[in-house]
Amino acid sequence: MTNRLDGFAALGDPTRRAVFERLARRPRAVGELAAGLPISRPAVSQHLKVLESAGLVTHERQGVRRIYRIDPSGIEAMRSYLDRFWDQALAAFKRAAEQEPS
Amino acid sequence: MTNRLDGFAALGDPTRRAVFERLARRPRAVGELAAGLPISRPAVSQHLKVLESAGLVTHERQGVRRIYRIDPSGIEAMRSYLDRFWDQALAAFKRAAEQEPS
DNA sequence: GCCATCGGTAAGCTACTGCTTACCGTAAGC
DNA sequence: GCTTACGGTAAGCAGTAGCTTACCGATGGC
Repeated sequence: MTNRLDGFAALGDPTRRAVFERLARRPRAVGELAAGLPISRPAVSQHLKVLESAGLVTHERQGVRRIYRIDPSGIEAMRSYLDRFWDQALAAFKRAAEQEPS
Repeated sequence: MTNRLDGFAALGDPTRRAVFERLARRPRAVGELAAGLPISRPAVSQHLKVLESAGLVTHERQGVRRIYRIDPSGIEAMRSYLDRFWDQALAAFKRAAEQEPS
């Protein structure tokens, strides 16, 4: 787990977003994920590593398998980051709109 | 403006996040932004282009200057994307925790 | 114990990203 | 009209990201 904001870079990649969204539907093993995606299993492994270090997924051993699932903590970090700017953005935008009835 | 989810890739870069956060404090011209950052003005221009196409900032001409400011619409798109998974993530996590009192 | 399955890691290649310098168009002051 | 300030775009370069194939360790069934 590195920086909490690495979630943005992690979800910036479309393939990684696809992995993330599939895990959101239900937890899966690595091979199962790879079977439903147009990339190789090692590629999926690498994506999972990035997602995990961003706190977006976790895994749990189940025999010889690794079951990956969504981790709320990374999502929460990104949500609160965006919320921090949300109010400022709205206020600043409103202010600008009023200044220019144009 | 391309995909609404490009905001993740846009904010994935630390420099771009710095630009974004500075604009959140107050709207600025390009040169002013560049003066406060360790990169050249063209680099800032390129980052602004990415941020703008992700719907995260807008600009407005003011004489020969371009004043850039935060745009709520891109932020909103990212927020709603994350919110879509937030409840599922919490529910799935809770379910998993109950299944394994370990 | 052996073998098969699962999945993480290494090595290597291509493509893209972020940066720089150089250049050019445009608005405003005199 | 000239000149100056501002900033977007082009070209080019180094570093990184994402993918592949090949390999290896580890778990579980027989």
